[in-house]
Amino acid sequence: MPKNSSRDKTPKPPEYLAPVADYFKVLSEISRLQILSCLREGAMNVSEIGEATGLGQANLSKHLKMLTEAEILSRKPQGVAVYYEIQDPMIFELCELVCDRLYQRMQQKAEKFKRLSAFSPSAK
Amino acid sequence: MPKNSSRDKTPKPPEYLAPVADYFKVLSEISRLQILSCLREGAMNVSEIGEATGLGQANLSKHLKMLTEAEILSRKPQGVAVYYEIQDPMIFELCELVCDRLYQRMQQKAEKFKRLSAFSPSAK
DNA sequence: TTGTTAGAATACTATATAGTTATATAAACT
DNA sequence: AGTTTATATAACTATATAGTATTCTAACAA
Repeated sequence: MPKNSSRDKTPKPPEYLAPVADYFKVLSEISRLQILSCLREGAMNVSEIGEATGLGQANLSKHLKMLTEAEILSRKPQGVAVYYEIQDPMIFELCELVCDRLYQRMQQKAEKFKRLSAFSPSAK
Repeated sequence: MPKNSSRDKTPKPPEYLAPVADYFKVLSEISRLQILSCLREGAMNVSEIGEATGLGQANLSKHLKMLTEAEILSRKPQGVAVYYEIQDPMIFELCELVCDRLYQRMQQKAEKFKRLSAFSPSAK
């Protein structure tokens, strides 16, 4: 019997949280979001992604590796070029949830400002 | 008229991606996920969260500030203590989406291993 | 007032990582 | 074979940040 049975605060072994944190970490950089944003429209090779995003070649290559290892992108060599494409569209669900919420908040703040601003047109 | 009208690659001004990246960044650390995990069951004060997570006081305080500024937690001082609670439960949607997907992947890999392993019990 | 306690803020260290430069690999073509 | 082109890798720098030790502030009690 486990010793902390009296009042289990569920000490939450954080190891189980690490994969989740790592996943969010992949999505937490502008450059990688740029790449994903590009690839929404379909597969692109590295040069094309580089042009579209303005990222340096080596830097881009590293980001693509990260995204591929996170199984967000898939890697398809075609001759001398390498095409990348979205492997798991769930990321767009995540991004949309966040975007929508951020938008809602901004709107709420605008509303509040309008209602409370000292120089507002006094809700005529 | 914008100059790049001929073939608009939508150069994606990355400024619009920054708030999204920042939001994911808040969720990309184990300690902060631990805190959120604790608070699923309801409001707690800082000392309680500290006990439950094992995080140091100053460190915890910083994380709580980040989570509050991201409008994920709300802060309620009560006398000398300060209670924090989930303000935006959307984070749990996000975490669940990610968790479920990671679980699916692990299962798929296990399946694949079972089918392809050289020493498998040959699907008797 | 003084003391105590809870939490926040500051200063610092150590680590991780984004970006860059330079080099390596590997495919296609001469 | 050698040459060019596309991508990857290695080495390095600079910045960001998690964690910690310390100090500060504010609420309550004696």
